[in-house]
Amino acid sequence: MKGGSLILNKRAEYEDDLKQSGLKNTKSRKAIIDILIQSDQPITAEQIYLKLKESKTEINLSTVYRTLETLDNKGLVTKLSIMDDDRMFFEYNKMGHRHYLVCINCKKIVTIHGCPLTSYEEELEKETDFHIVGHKLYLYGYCSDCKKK
Amino acid sequence: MKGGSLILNKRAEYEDDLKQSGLKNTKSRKAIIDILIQSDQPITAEQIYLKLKESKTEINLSTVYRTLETLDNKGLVTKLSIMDDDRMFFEYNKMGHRHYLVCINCKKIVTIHGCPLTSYEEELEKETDFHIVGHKLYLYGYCSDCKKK
DNA sequence: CTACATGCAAACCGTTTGCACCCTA
DNA sequence: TAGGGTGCAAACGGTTTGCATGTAG
Repeated sequence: MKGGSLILNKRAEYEDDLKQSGLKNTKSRKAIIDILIQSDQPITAEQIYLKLKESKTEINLSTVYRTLETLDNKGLVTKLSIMDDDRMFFEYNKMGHRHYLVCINCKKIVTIHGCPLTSYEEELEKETDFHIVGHKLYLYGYCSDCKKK
Repeated sequence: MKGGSLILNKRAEYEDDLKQSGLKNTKSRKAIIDILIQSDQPITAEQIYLKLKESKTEINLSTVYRTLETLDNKGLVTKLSIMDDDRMFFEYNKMGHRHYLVCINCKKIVTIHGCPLTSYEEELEKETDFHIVGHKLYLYGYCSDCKKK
């Protein structure tokens, strides 16, 4: 399956997701989810806003924030604080469980598929008596370009 | 070794740390580091400010922020975004490498000692050609009290 | 038609900064 | 006593909110 048809496929899916979450299927929401799906890494509200502007779909920044918050509440989107500053990043959940490797120097974010923590979570549930429902893992370092310098 | 003497011990250590980082050994800095060391979990600048106030050591909030930033830059403190909102948490690094288990309901933060990721980091370095220098892992779930409800 | 969505501008709030004064080394 | 540290108040910037208007179902 090629990239293009994967995205078409995803679009059909998320119109369903919106419906099932009781959300109206508006132009803004579709445009914002499109951007999230096409992005290979988590992005900020402002980045989404700018990408929309580029593609001649001007949507107010507050609408972007409100949409992301709504989708987060419905579980369709996750809000992340990858850089440990006050900029929040967002990712579309349908893309599967992912972790990130962040270059400290150039801020590049590389997506890691596959998760080393499944059995660890089980162990920890026994130890702590928590019911664990998820985790976030960020790894930091220098990418191949930056480590040369 | 009892808790009290551990803390006394740590204090001697961190007066050294300050000196070695070229930082002046001021009342504010000592008070702030004391709070960090005594806390069994990462805390916010405002929590530090309030604890200081309680113990009759009023230190301006900007000074708290400035001190934390200075200590972060010197590598004595780490800044974390555990809750994925715009409140930053801080921890004292001398306490060793730690991970956190956060209760989604009551916001309790449990410290986890021991790290399941050492060999994983090595694998990943080969795969990605990054030089990995650290990671952050947060696990989320419901604590034993909250999962009953 | 009506409840939810959006645009706009103002408010919010955690954090940072400029400047005058203070204190450690 | 010089240069870093602190208090105070104002600025900053990402995010949220109130309100009037628009639109999907």
